[in-house]
Amino acid sequence: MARGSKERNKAAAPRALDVAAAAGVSTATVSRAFNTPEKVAPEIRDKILKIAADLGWMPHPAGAALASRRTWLVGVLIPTLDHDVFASQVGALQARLAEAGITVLIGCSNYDSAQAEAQLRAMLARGVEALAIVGEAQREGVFDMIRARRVPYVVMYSYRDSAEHPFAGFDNAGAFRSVARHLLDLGHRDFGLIHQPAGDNDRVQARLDGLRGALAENGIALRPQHVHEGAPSLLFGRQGLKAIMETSEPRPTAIVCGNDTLAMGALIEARALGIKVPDELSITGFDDVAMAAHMEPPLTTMRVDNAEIGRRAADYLRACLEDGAPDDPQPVEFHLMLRKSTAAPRSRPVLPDK
Amino acid sequence: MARGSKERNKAAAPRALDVAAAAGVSTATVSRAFNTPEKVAPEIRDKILKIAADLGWMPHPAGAALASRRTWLVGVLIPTLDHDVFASQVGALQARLAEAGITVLIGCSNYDSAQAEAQLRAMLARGVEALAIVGEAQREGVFDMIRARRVPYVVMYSYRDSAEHPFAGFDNAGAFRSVARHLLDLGHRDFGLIHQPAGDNDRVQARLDGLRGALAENGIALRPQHVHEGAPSLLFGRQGLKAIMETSEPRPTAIVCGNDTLAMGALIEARALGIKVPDELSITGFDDVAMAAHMEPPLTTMRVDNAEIGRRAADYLRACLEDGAPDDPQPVEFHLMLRKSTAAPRSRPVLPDK
DNA sequence: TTGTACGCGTTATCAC
DNA sequence: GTGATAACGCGTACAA
Repeated sequence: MARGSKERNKAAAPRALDVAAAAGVSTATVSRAFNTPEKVAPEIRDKILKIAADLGWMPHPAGAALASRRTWLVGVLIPTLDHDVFASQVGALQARLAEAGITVLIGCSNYDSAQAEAQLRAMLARGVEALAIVGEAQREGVFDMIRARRVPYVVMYSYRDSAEHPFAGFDNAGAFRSVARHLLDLGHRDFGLIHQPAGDNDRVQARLDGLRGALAENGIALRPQHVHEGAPSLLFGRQGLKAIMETSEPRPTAIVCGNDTLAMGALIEARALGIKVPDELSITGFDDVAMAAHMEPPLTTMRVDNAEIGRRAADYLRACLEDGAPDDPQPVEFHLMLRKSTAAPRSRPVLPDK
Repeated sequence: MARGSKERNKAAAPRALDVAAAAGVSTATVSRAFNTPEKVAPEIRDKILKIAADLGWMPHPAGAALASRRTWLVGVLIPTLDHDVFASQVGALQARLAEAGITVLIGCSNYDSAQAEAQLRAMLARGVEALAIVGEAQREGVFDMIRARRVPYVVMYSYRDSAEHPFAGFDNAGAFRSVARHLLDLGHRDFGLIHQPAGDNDRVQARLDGLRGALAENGIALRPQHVHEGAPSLLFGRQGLKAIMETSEPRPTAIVCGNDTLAMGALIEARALGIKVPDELSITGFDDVAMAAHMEPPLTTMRVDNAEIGRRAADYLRACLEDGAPDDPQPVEFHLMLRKSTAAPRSRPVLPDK
């Protein structure tokens, strides 16, 4: 006896065979009633659907996956959900894939490549049909593992014009170059930089490269004492600005921040120090979070449509699953939001006497 | 011929049988080498693992799920990832479940009960073993559907002391009661309210009930013209405050906001209107986002540890899967962060002449 | 410790 | 339009 040899108290879950028996049809027809309803006579279909509903039956996913070789699962691997940027990307990706009947598996690496690899293995072991991964700085062999399984994937958030991976993102270096040029055009020559950790983070590295490159073109280099790397928090933004302003002169007249949170921290600290923004000091952010436009003064920052990144990644993966070999996604545009935290330098920032 | 009858150009994926043949063992031993390695002789195990790695084999999830009746999948259904609150909950839930080898499926309803139901069906159809759902205001039959499948679940974010569902969250009504009492204790008697949409949202409804209840105990009612419901955005916070302040006297001396975003908007608008906070007007938020403490003045708000909510939900579901019938999660504490945006009312807010 | 043999529940193929 | 039947790939009692 296959099931219930020890008479169970919990009734066994119904199977397609039970529905078929009750409807007086074969399991094949039950399956068709659910998957290709147009190929089943309307009366029979309705009867099957009703009986299935009564019995509380739906196709068992494992059986269906085994026979059809489809799981309708796609994995997305991100550093953390605690940043709006990634949350937006995942949200949009999920919405777009849901339209195609695909469900999203989520994994967070917490910026740890070992966790990233573990999450990835778990996803492959759950049968994901495709993957979206933030960042290309992964452990050696990670992409080989994905390719070996012939799972289509896309690298999200980053963007390079390269055949190495398909990318759905924007040009981080270009975006920061654009910030730098805005400040250079205003006449700034002494820069400070407050940024989030760059190790293992190709996006941040690209941004720094873009900034340094644009400055170098003008014969300008960042002084080490004017560069602070740390947690992407409001608090570190404050600390970073304070440390820079306490260095000996010449003090920078422009502070570039790795994201808006740091920039808002810097703005708050500038006010606390009595430094006038933008007259004495220009400050730029990155991301254009909701609060940025409402700061005092409103923050000049870079807007990137993260939801669009998620959508493009989703569309690309859908195309992979449906067509086979789609074109790589186009890079997402970025827009410098010129507001009141940047201006031509009028005077050097002065600290009040202690 | 089972496979490759039409000679395929793409080599077929390796199966356990291939690994077994290469290692000179049976498929049973291959399976054991992966699932219960301690029951396989070390040399043989290592040999199998090496061959599997070389061949790029890992157990096919559908076959494994079918035979073991385990998918190691848990679903989480939230309104949106665009709010830190839910993103934090999901992030912590995912981290905690990953420790147990469980992968998380995510679905967003966008505050739409039809989408919620569709997402839920999809998750059940993918074989989730348990579910975490934000909010108990779901379509009729949703919870019946879950129970019919005997899938353990927990309602996240909300909390009621009720046998109807297991809850992992906090007492929304109590939290708002606490905000109201703080303002009442300061001497406020005229209140305004700016809040996010309450329809279909049991958390918001509970909060409003808590507020109105605490006021009613003191014989106070909210005037309709002092209540504004709309998008949970900075902008609506500004608009709401402006509308309230433009009503005829007596104007409220305290504004309760449904979340920090609205409260920060209100704070910004108050500054724009020349209304002194907290001397003329007290403003409260909810959530204690990072920016709240750095506003001018720092925002009095309610802190809830959303990551802890996610963790408790995860622990409860793990216990369901492992033990069977754990105790319901304890409610998460909330803490009123007393800062500078609230004070005893000194004078009524005055609008400058237009 | 290892192998044998069977069941897991569905879908796809091919007749009819 | 429908039914019979053979995969699908693995886990696991049971036997050895």
